[in-house]
Amino acid sequence: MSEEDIITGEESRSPVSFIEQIIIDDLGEGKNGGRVHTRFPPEPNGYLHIGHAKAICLDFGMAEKYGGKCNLRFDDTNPVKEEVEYIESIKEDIRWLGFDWEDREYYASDYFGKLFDFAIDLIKRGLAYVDDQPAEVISAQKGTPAQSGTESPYRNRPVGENLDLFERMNRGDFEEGSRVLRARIDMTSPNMHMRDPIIYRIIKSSHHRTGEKWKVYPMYDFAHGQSDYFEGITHSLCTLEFEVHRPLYDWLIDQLKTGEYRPRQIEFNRLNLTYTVMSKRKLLELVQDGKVSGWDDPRMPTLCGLRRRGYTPESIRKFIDLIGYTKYEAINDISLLEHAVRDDLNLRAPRVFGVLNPLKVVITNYPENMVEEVDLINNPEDETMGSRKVPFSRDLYIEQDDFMEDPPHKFFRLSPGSEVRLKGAYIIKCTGYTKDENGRIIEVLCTYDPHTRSGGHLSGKKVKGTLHWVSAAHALDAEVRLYDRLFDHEDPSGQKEDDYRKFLNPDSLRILRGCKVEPSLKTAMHLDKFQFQRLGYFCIDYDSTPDHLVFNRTVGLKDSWAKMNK
RNA sequence: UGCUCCGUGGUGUAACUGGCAACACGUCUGACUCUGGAUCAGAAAAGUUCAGGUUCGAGCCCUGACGGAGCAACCA
Repeated sequence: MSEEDIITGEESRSPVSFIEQIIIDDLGEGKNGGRVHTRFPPEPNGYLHIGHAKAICLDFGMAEKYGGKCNLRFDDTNPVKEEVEYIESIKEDIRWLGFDWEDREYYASDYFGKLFDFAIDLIKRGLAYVDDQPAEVISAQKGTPAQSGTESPYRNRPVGENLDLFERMNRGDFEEGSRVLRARIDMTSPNMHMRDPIIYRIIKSSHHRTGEKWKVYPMYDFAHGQSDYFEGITHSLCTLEFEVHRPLYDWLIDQLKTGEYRPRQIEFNRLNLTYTVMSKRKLLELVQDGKVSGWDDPRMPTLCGLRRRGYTPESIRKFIDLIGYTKYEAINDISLLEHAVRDDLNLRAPRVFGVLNPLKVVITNYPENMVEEVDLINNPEDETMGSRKVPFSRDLYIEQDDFMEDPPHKFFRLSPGSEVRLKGAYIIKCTGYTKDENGRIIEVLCTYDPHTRSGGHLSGKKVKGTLHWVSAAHALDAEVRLYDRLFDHEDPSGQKEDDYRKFLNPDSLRILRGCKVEPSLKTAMHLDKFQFQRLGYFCIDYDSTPDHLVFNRTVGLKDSWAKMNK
C-alpha cells in the first residue's frame, strides 16, 4: 500500500472502526501537523486484564498503523492507592502482548510541577479557588444530575487569598480533607463534572516517585488531559464512561493551549466477557478472599492469568481484532475467545499423548519384553515440526472414557469384541476385561494384529475409532488442572439482586493426579504448549518440575461426542 | 424528573457521500479423516426497537415515542 492509500483507507475494503475513521479523517485534514500520537495510561493499582488489552491494542495499534507513536504513561496521581509492585507487572504484560513504547515511559507525576503551575495560573485568572468546606457540604452543593448545584461561599475569594492558601496547602499547613482547589466553571451546568470540579486535594502519603515533595495531588481530570497535552498526544482514547468528562477535558485544554495543536478524547466501549467479571475491584476481592490463587490464577481474566492458562498473545490480539470498537456496551461471548486460542494453538502446538484418567490395557499376544519405537507426527498442520518416537509395549494406558462395557449406538471406541486403531501403532481388538470387587473395570485385554502397524501393509484397514495411548512402563506421571469458567452465570455482575460472588462456579478447578503422559514431555519448560491429542490444549504450569509435571488445560478440543451425549 | 451516549440474526460486528442487510462466533446437516480435532460443502437464523415523515428508493436523513447505558468519589 502506498502512503496515500494508508491515509485514505481506500486500498483495503476491510471496515475500520469509527475511531480509525476519525484518525483517517484527521490525517486527511492535516490536523496536528499530520501526526498520530496515542498513549496507554494505566493506573498502577492492579494487574492488567483482557479489557486493558483491548485498549492497548487500539492505542498501540493505531499508532503503529498510521506511522505514529504510543506512549506508556502511568497515571499515578493517587499515592494512597498505587504501588510500585504493579508497575513492573504492567510493563511485562504490555511487552508480552507484543507492543513497545521504546523510551517513552512517562508518569503523570512527572508533570506535577507543570500541573501545579497551571493551577496557579488558573487561580490568577480567576478560574480556580480554594474551598474550605468539608467534603459532605461540597458534595451536597453539587446538586444532583437532575438538579443544579449552588455556589460555594468561597467561590469569590480574592485571588491573593487563593494563591496564599493553595501554596500553604502544598506546604502541609492544613489537614487532609480540610481544603480543596476547585475549578471555577458553572454550578448550574447540566453536566455534573462542570460544576466547579475539585482539581487538587491534600494527601500526605508518600508518593512512589516524588516521595514527600508534594502535599497536594491533582485529580484525574486535572492530570489526564494536560498530560496528553504535554506529551503531544493527538488522540486520547478511553472508555465510554469518560464521555461526560469530555467537556471538562476540552475546557482545561482550552485554558492551557497556546497554538493550533490540541489533543482529542474519543471514547469506545469497554470489553465485557460472558461468565467473567472484569472490574479491578472485583478481581482484587477474588484474590484477597482466596477465591482464586492469585492475580495469575489461570481462571482470572488478567493477562498474567491468561498467560499462565496457556493463552498466546497472538490469540488475544486476534480476539480483540474480532470484537471491534463501538459506542455502545456489549457483552462478548467467551466462546469467541476460546475459538481464538484453539485457532492459534492448532497451528503451533505440538501434539502429544496424555491420558487423563488411565485405564490399563494389556495386549495379550504382544511379546512381554518387547518395546517398539513408533513414529508420530508432531503437528499435521505443519510438517516442518517433524516427528518424534514414542515407545510402545505390551502394557498400555488408554482413557477410561475410551472403553465401555456396554456401549451405546454410535460409540466408536473400544468395547468387548470391537476393534480400534491405537494412533501411530496397531489395530487392537478387545477380547475381555477384568473388574475389581466393586465392579469397576480395572483392566482391558486385547490382541493386536502385527500387520496393521501404521505404515505397514495392512495399515489401510478401516476401523471406526482411533485412540491415544501411553506405554505403562515408560509413561510419566503428571498432575493436570482442568479449568472451567469461574462463574456459572453469563453475566455475574449484572444481577441487581445478587452479589456476583453468588455465581462462583464450584467446579471451576478440578485437579487430576496420576495422569500419564508420554516420556518426551520430561524436558518441557514452563508455559510450553501442547495439544493432548483428542483432548485439548495444555501448557506447563509454573508449579511444574521434571519430577512432578503439572499441566494446565487451556481449552478443550471441540468434542462432538460429548455434545451428542448431552 | 435533568444531561450525554446508544439501539442491526442467539452473540459480536459490517453495510463507503441513501441502492437486493454482509462477515465471524455459536447452532444444525453432510463429506473427509490414523485426533469424534482440523479441513471442506451446506442449512437455519435479523428485514435493522416502534410509529410517522422526506424520497423512485431509508438500517442510514427528519420528528416523536419506547428501551438500554453513563453521570451526583477530596477514585481513575
